[in-house]
Amino acid sequence: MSVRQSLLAILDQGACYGYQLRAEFDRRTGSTWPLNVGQIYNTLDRLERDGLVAKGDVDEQGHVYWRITDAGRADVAAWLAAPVRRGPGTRDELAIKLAVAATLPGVDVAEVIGTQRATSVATLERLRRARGDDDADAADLARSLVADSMIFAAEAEVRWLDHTAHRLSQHPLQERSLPLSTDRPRRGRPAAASVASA
Amino acid sequence: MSVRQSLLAILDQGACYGYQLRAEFDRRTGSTWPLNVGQIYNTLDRLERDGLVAKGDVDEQGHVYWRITDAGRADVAAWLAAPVRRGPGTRDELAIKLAVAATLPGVDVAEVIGTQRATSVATLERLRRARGDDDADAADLARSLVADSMIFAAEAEVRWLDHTAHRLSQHPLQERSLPLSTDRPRRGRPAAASVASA
DNA sequence: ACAGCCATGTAACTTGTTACATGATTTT
DNA sequence: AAAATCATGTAACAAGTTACATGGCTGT
Repeated sequence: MSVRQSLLAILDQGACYGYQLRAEFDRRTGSTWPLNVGQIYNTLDRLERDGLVAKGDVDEQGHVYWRITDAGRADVAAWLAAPVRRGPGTRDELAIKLAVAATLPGVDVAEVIGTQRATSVATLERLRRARGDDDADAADLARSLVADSMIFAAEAEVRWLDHTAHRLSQHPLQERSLPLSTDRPRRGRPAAASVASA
Repeated sequence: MSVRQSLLAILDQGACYGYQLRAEFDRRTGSTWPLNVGQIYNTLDRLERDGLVAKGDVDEQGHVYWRITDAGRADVAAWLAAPVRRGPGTRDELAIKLAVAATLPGVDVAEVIGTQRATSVATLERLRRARGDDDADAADLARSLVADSMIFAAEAEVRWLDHTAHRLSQHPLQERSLPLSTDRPRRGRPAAASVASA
């Protein structure tokens, strides 16, 4: 929803045409996440479908301007007022992967973590190099803001990897493996006491 | 891709039927992220379409077992060998939102950050309460592993919010606002020097 | 009998994303 | 003239997600 909501929020400042929206999004996010132009028009169509924007005037140069509707403005206000929820719906790819990998008997989890750690540290260093100094103008402020977000997240990732590696090293492999249930769920309600345990 | 890959990795341990796969996924991820049963069958169909799994035997009880293919095994191995990349493709909803909000003139960014911070701190506390002690059996180990991941991420989020609030407070609003370009991109290549700057 | 879980499946939908087609304009 | 950029759009697809339909089985 972030692209959709961002474009809508930008349109709240004034009518724009598609190509211009991409430039605005790029600038405001410090060109951190490249946005395919086609996605803009796609998203605009969907926003129009949902009644949040409307196709407006056409420039003498052929620019198709889109304007936000009242419903769209309300949507932007709600978006800004509501916090981003990191609830059950937000899955962390790395956490899932390691949790699953840790329960896979034949897998060397330490190696998986090691490889990941090396990559994450490299990413972190690249981010720190890429991030300029604190004194920045408005455009670079947005960029460094986003860069900081990724740096903080990468730091937490490395810390978690170390923490996890340490915890897993303290638990023997046998206890770690969760084999497929030998007594699998049966059709219908399960009996009060499972009998067929291997 | 995480659900898809996880199911495939579980199938690498042995044939399963759909409902069982959900139970396995739930257990291995500590029931952190609820998985709609329908999604299992959906994902299995797509994995079959891609030649990574095959519909196997049917139980005397009607259970439809799925088995992994050689291509599927290769896919799992590649998944485990390759680190999770947090590159340009991975968008952070919160970072995007704040970056955009910070460039919206009429918006009180401090308030947005404040609301977010309160929510994030509450989430963090809830996670810490929910997370049991370190001594846990195999099933709880997976749960606390994932819980730790979310705790570390939430901590980083709060730190970033504070960091960002501090940085933004040091920059006056005028410098922060990035108004829509008055000289908008024209059709064709732009002139060497823009003349029409407001 | 009925409620409730086990189990499979289908249909529809969301956002995100890419590849491609098309043409105008402008710089080189 | 050619290359590059500006600009709009379309078609297709991926992964995730949900709601629903349909039975079977079991405990009360």
